[in-house]
Amino acid sequence: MSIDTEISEIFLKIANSLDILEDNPFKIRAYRNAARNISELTEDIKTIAERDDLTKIPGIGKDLADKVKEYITSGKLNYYEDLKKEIPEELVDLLAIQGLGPKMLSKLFKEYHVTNLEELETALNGEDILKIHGMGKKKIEDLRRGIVIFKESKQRVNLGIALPLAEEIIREINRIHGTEGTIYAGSLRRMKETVGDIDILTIADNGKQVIEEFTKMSSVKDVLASGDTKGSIISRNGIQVDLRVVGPGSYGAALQYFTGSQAHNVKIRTIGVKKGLKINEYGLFRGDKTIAGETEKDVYYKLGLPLIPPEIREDRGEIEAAIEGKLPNLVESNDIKGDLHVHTNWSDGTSSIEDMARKAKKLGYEYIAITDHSPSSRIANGLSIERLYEKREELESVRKKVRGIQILMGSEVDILSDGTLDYPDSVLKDLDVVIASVHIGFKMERAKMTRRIMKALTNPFVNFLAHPTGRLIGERDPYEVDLDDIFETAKKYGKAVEVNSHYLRLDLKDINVKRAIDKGTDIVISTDSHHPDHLHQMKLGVATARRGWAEKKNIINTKRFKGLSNWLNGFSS
DNA sequence: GCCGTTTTCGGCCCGACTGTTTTCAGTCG
Repeated sequence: MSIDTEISEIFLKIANSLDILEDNPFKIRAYRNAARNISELTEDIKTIAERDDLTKIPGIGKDLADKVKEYITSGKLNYYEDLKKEIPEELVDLLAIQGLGPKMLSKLFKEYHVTNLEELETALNGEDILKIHGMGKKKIEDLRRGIVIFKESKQRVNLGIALPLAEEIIREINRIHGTEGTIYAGSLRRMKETVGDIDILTIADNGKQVIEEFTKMSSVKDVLASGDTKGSIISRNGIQVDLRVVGPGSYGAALQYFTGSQAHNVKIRTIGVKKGLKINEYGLFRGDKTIAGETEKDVYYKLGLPLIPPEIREDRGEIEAAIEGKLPNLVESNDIKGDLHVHTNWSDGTSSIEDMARKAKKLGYEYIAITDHSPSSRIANGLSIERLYEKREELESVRKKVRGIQILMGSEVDILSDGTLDYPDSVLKDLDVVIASVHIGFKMERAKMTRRIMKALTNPFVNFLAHPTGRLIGERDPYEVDLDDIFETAKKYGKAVEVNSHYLRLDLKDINVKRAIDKGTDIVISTDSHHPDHLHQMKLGVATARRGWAEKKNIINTKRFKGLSNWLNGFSS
């Protein structure tokens, strides 16, 4: 775990502990804010501390800066060590149980000496638990159900899984009489790499009835709440889905509100308050008078702001940029002119060169690069030099059959442990596109891994670095590497770094995209497809790039073929 | 505990749903 993550998690635990101790709510929020801002830093926190710039991080004042310094130098935080003596860590973790908040947990701790999950379950089975103010039979049942979900440790769901599921549920909701404009909101609309639940918004004037039918849909396993405007269910695949029903006049305000993020909305509301306006999910109001609500654009506009794209509503400077008229003009899916990272049945893909090329053409692309693995990737059936040249022959015959799209001969070449590449330069020079990537030797120490990749980037035939950190979301941590050095080397030698669109990778991730762009490093968004249907995943990569504030000009494969060709050959265009 | 074209002190976003409430507190997003 990186030190940023460690500090961020400790601040969160402090916030939760203080919550149970019923400390000042704004102090608690300060800790949560600081935790979030630290987890989203695009620069190493140690470097920031060395420059004595910690208080320049939003939400970090003198006190928290001192705490960060203490943790960096000593590896622990005395304040938190003391807090743990007062409130057991295991107890604080129980806040993740649905329906169990700080107030009730505090009572259970003080009056029933509950300090962990086992003791909580015992207490719930006891007779006198009902004596606690606010505890009834229904509440006990709710908590038991919450514990079951907690034990299944409800994982966050990958974007690539949640998105098609949300689309399916939306189709189901659209079949309910009287609904229109059904759309997903929340972190899904912001295209976060993982989502905790699925938020859906629909327009209807018979809210109660719509919610009732929603809770009876075939995909529902469990109903958590069902009211006049809001319903909440657990779907059969274990994902929580919340539906909100609003009238047409409130659609924009509700969409803005339910899209979040929470931090973004808090700041937006503060702007409203300063202008004497009130903003909630029903609209923007001056006194009793409605000023906006029908469209999201209007809500922002009446606050004196341009429409801010959902993907960057994370309170990472987008509101300040909007005020100054400096919002980025984010790259769009339509800007993408081709896919530069695609596998076929020559290595570990499932389809032929022709199938992949035809699908790419159907998507309207100008070019596609066929980039199978190199020999070291044995499991992936990497191509020997002989097979590489055989493949080239097939590719050339496909070029004659499939017209109207440029089919580029490429390879995803392994970076070996010493930083050399898996084919000799004499072979690399014959390829149109050379991708360098790490598939073996993940456990290398940071400095060595950084040197290894930097060396590969100095090879004159390499065009870009694929999945630069090697992470698999929820499965494998990124390898240790100094990304700033990688980005600087890439820029110096005219190479790009990839945003890999595979839903498990999304690598680079959003904040690292921003980091690369801030350094002026070019980016390629590609799919790493192993089947024609995977080419559609480009939208996930584009969304990730958008979350990293990427503009069309930052993305190499928004170039037309001629421009791309110049870039591949080392000419600036 | 942070922060300042209201402020170095006094603010700090807003509403729905639920259960145990008899007028509301707790939880959630």
